[in-house]
Amino acid sequence: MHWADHTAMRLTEQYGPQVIASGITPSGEFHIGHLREILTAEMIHRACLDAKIDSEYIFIVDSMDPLRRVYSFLSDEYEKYIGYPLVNIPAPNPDGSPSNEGKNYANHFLGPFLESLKEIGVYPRVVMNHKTYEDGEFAEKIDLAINNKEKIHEIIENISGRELPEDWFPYNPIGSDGSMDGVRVTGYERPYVFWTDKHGIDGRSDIRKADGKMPWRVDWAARWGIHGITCEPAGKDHGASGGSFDTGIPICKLLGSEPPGKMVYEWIQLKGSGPMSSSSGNTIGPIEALDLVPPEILRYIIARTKVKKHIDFDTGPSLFETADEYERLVSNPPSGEGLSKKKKVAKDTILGSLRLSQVNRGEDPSKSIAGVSFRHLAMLAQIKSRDQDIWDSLNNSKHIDGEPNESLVGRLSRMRNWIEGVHFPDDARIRIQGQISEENKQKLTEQQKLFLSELSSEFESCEWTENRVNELIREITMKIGIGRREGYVALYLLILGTDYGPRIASIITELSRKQIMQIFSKSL
RNA sequence: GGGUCUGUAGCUUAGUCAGGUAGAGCACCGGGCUUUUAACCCGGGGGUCGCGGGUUCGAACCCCGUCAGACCCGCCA
Repeated sequence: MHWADHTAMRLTEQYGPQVIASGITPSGEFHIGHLREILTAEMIHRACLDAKIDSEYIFIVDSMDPLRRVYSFLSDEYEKYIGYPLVNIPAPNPDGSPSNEGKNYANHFLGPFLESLKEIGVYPRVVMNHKTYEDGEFAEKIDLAINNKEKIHEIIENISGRELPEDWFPYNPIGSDGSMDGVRVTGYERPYVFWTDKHGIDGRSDIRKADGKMPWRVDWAARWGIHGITCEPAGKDHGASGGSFDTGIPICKLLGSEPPGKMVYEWIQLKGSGPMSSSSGNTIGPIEALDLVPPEILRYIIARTKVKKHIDFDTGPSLFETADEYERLVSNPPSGEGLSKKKKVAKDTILGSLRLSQVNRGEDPSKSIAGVSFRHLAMLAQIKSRDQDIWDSLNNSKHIDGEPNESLVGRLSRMRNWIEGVHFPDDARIRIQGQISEENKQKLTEQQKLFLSELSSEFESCEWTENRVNELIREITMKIGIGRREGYVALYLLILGTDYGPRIASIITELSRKQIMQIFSKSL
């Protein structure tokens, strides 16, 4: 059974209607690591719906979280905003300076991310956490937390093993300058928390408004209750023993609600360069990824991997493999009756992955495939600059019949982006040689050289079409009595510098006659 | 130091929660395809399931130990 279906099944044994949640702090550029948070939750949500269980998927944006430090992509001017809720900070300009155009920091990073979520078929109910404070929905929990301050203090110290300061308080008010840093609580009288800030100014915060927020570990536990969350997969950072999940569970109960079960997912890493982090700049954004990878493949990468396994995200060679695997599985899905228990499990898991990889829930996966492998398309895209030539070629090779489908058109345009960019794998790149290398020239037999020179003289005036070129290759190899294979090898050595390659006639005719003649004349 | 996860064919991995003689893809090798030599079809070799113990009639799977890697324990998905 697929992990999402399995989780859905477990959830229904425990709760009624489901509220599946994700939560992310918009402190910087979103990256595909965040996509795992989102998709893990969203796939469980879909699995619930598919099992005819009431379910809602919410995406909680931690817009009330304070700016912790001046990240590398921010200018020094942000120093003054440290401790401010992200929603109250101006968005950065491209040069990192704060903008005056009225957009806030949280929305600045959130907007593009929500756009890419649409592209992968994720439509959450977005909850801005500052709104929840503003609307007074936290008030009851804040009151309870303050009245149980000692108990919460104890829970956090016991479970996390870290020591909290003597004057720790489960509510951080915003001071007179807008920052939550250095604000000392001096008293509480519902609904007001009284404080003195770092400038020595006194004030009060209304717990029914966004005048402050609870610290992370308490905030998280409280919101589980407020939104009735039944499942919120957490990154392994929160999942560590003594981490915020472990303290959240008893705190949530203390605040009068039933916590969700613990579920922890592994991180996505960039192949070879470790974990992703918005602040270190080691990221691939969802937009960048969607520029190269079709959305269903991106979903498939997450869907096929067990939640507790880390994913090496790689835009290089393994992307071919994953994409072709997807293509193959969709066009030839596992089937069969009377399988052994294990085979049946494997079959159901794969079918689940394919089902959950669809951009539109419930859509037939066969609509999402292009009918041609990534590898083949990569080859065609490199040797043919006109899309129509590619469709013709694919018709010819019987990959498609007639016009390309929407999926294929999208694949080709992404493929072209990929080829032009830095992520395209070297060994898939076709490089036209200016002339044959000395080393490769040594490899040619006398007959192969004869073949090339005869071909060269025919090329001077022949019809410049794939068919004609192919015919010539056939005719000349026959004429001088060498195997066709040998003829092809000679051409590959000459034009690509390797002894194998894609259909050479396409490459030859894609290049101009002049270019080809130059290679020949320089090499022979 | 404390903790979590991972370790199965050259590579990516399924199977571990409910124990019943290791399954797939890629790559590789061989064959076929008389316009596809990065296409397509067929076939093949390849694994002491990290290591050592234990429980069991039987262990990749359960238990104990051990090694290696990744990560968490201020913030981070």
